[in-house]
Amino acid sequence: MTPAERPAPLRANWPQRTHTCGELRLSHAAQAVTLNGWVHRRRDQGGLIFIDLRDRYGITQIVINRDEAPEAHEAAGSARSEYVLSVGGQVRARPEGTANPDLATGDIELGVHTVTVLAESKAPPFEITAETNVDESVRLRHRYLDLRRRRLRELIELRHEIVREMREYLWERSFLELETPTLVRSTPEGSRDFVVPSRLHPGNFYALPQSPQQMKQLIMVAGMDRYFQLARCYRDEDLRADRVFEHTQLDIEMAFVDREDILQLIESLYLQIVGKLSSQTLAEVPFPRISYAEAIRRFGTDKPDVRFGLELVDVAPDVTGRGFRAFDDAVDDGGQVKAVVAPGIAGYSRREVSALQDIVQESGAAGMATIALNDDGSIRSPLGRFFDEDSLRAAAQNAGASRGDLVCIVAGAPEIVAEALGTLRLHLGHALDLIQPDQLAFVWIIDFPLFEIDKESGGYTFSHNPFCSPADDSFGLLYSDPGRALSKQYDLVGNGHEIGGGSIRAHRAKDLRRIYQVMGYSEPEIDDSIGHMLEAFTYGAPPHGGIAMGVDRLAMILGGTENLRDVTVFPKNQAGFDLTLGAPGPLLPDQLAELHLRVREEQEESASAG
RNA sequence: GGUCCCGUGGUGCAGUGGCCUAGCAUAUCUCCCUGUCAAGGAGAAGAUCGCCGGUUCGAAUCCGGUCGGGACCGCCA
Repeated sequence: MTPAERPAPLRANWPQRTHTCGELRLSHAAQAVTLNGWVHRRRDQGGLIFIDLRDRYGITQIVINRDEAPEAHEAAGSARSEYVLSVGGQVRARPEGTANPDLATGDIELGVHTVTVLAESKAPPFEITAETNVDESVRLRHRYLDLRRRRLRELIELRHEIVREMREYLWERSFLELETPTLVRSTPEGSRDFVVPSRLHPGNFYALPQSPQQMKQLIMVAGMDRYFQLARCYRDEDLRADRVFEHTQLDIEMAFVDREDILQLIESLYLQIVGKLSSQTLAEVPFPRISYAEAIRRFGTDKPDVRFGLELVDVAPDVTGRGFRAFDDAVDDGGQVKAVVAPGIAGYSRREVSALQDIVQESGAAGMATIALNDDGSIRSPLGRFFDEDSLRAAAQNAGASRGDLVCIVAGAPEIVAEALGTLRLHLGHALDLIQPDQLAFVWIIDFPLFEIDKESGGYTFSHNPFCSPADDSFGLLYSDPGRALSKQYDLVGNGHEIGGGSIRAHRAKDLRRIYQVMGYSEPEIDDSIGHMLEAFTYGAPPHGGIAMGVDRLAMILGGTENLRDVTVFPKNQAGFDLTLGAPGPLLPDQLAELHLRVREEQEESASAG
């Protein structure tokens, strides 16, 4: 393009900013500047109007004096909260004694001579300036206003910084940032897919990916030995505070690596992110590594919150063989009797103890026995009928209890004991304020079982994903005793949230095929399900593995919030509605026809019953 | 699919059978005010108590249903 053809530069017909509302300091004094921003607060003193002008970067106080700038004063007098203004004036030091130490720009103010109203604003439905809680549905409906608030803006900015660190870290290490399709094929395993009807292929559907799992492995087969992607992943399952339809994961895959390489890579990235972006204290570095079996044994869960103790202890030796059926039967049936020692609540009332019992019963336990070691040294326990006081005291002390503590005992099948006491432990950790809020406790969980028993079919199913490699000494077990095989899966857990997980893959077609055989797939079923992967693996697949790290959850933990929606720009509510844009919505009949779809009216159950 | 909690001016709360002609704070509007910064002062407007039905002489309040929101279980990473 020659200069003659080049269009004239666009120029706004209003005064554009020369600085942001967060950057002016004493060193700018006497400079003529223009600021653009929103009216955060206005203090009208008659002849003198103060406006706190806000943008993303901060707040600057501007001053309009009727004697010095009558036109600007009139414009400022009509401005209201959230009006968008352009103001021109001179930076000056604030008069002696009027500096505001709470503002980064508090040493200066802008003496304004021109005020241009760029946009008016209705009174907002909630106060942008207030910290008070507003109903979340109101905030979601006006998300763009909520995002103007400092707390939310800072969380979103934190998320941006996290992503920036991830990208730069991986770019520096020769990773290729690649995009994979968002319209893929549905697979029946795992979560429910979001599904997109095909216009060109009647009766056929795309699925939105739950993760780019197979594609990133094929990228390894393609020889691009270091890949990452900030991948949107979709799962059509019911929502929770820490679970949403669409989440972002840092998806990584590497060739010619083993477990240690991945763990080191991620741990060093996360140390860097926490060091730069968080004021929280890391509980332990390097991150502890706990085997799956140990996590279940000590915490009752494979995503333990290790910011507090209250570990599970085996009390079976002390409480069985005394004729108390609930305990004896549990052990005879291959179960366990374990306890959690709750500090300082021996004096809990019957009602308070009953609330704890409800918790373990909701987790499937038959009941919960207690031994209270009272402050005066006496014992209170419903087990008194079966045990003398000395053996109860011995059992409690062996469990680690001292005066004032309440020993909570659950008996049953190992999974039920783990689930019940794990839940109880977590509840007590919160209820008894045992968690330091500014602590970050990361822990690697390793040595997962390769298979777990499928609750419905009773057969084996994969515990992580079917491409996970057996541990080095577990390949033989694929043929002799698959239930005991360990895998090369690893999870990273932060403050009790699973924030990432991955594995070294089974890269030889023979091993992958065997894994599917163990899960009960016939040869045709194997070919139908993963034939394309098996074929790819016949053309020289390198040893490879990877990991997927939850970006939303990391932002949530580093930002100190319990709600995933707080770190999402436009989140959906618990029912999956987007209150800002009003999704989902119906399609026009023409659109449906084009997609070869017909909507079936849901039948009234009461009308059709009987 | 299920359990629990919430729904009162724009927003946040109080009010648990008659004292409510619904109270408070804040926001909003008008006026005053030249050093404020959660500005201050004076005044005003704003709510059929989510909706429908029932009990009662009388319902914001009790009961049933329904809608909306949240937390959790199932499910799921």
